[in-house]
Amino acid sequence: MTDQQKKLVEANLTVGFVAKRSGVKVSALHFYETKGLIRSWRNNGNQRRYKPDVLRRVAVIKAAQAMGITLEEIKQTLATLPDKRTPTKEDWSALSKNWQAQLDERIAFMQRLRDRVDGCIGCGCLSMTKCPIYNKDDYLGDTQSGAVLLNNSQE
Amino acid sequence: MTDQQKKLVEANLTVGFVAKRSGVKVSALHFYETKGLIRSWRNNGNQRRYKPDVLRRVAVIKAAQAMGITLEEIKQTLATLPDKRTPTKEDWSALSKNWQAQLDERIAFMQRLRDRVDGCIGCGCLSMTKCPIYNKDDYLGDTQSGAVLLNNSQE
DNA sequence: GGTTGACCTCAATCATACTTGAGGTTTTAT
DNA sequence: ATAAAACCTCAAGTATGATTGAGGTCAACC
Repeated sequence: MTDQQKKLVEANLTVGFVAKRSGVKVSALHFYETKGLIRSWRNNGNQRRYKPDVLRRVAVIKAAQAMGITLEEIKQTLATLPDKRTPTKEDWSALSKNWQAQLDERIAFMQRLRDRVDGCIGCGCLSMTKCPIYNKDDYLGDTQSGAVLLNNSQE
Repeated sequence: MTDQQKKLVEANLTVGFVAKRSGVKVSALHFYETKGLIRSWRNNGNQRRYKPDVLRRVAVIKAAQAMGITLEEIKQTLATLPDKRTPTKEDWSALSKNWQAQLDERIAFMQRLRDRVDGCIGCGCLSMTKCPIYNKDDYLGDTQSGAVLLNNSQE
């Protein structure tokens, strides 16, 4: 068993170790803690110690961020994990499904967007009086003030 | 012809009109101008006036932002538009293709990410000694320090 | 010709997501 | 036992993408 594996099994991870292993800086771990995304306890000398599952949490945080999800939203979702016990396979699985659904939505949004970009921005209608970009009337109805390309999806 | 259409054809758009039509605030238009994303000239009273194609530019800016592209990158791409003449259908079309390619990349990235999330975060390997999240060795090679889930794509 | 709305500049503020640095303590290794 | 490495807190700084407000000017309408 390597030193690192020993550390993992002994299950009292230092902030430096977690930082290296998860690929985020110590300062980011502090930051996530102040924001309530991860937790630690302190040893006698006031230094942070982590349970190994913090690594999974950080991996999830990074994956979610790469999907364009804000820390606040991530916090909300992580809050659905059990508080008292270490999350199980099923807990993480449920969470994963949640992310997947969001990702599917985002992908669909992007695809709609791509089609829209193709159909509208790439179109030839620079004629001022016909292009939906310039003319709200045949595009978004009269409640809006025109050329609002995106607001009928999420965001 | 409506008043708005008249305004468009006369082609001296005020900042307020552009704001309403494009769905962004006047302050955002000022901001885009300081960042070099749009342009205006001034009338005798020092007020901004815009050419109608600014509406298309703003629509493009918003669409690109929704794709997750930064203003800086958008600026770079808009810079490929002709400087002297009003952009033609072909100019916008080329730009659109550029966005489309980026969007396709991002969608692909998201899909890879979703698969990864599914396969890894949702997996059952909480065993510390086997999971790629906890164990770099069989996952990313030895140059990195493990659990870096995403860095082998863009970003 | 005056009032109202639209416009001007510039500095400050906001939100998100962190990083950096100062000044000091703890842990680890020799 | 001591020096280096790692850790601590807290305030300030950075970047992006804007918004808000103060103080003042310009334009449109009656």
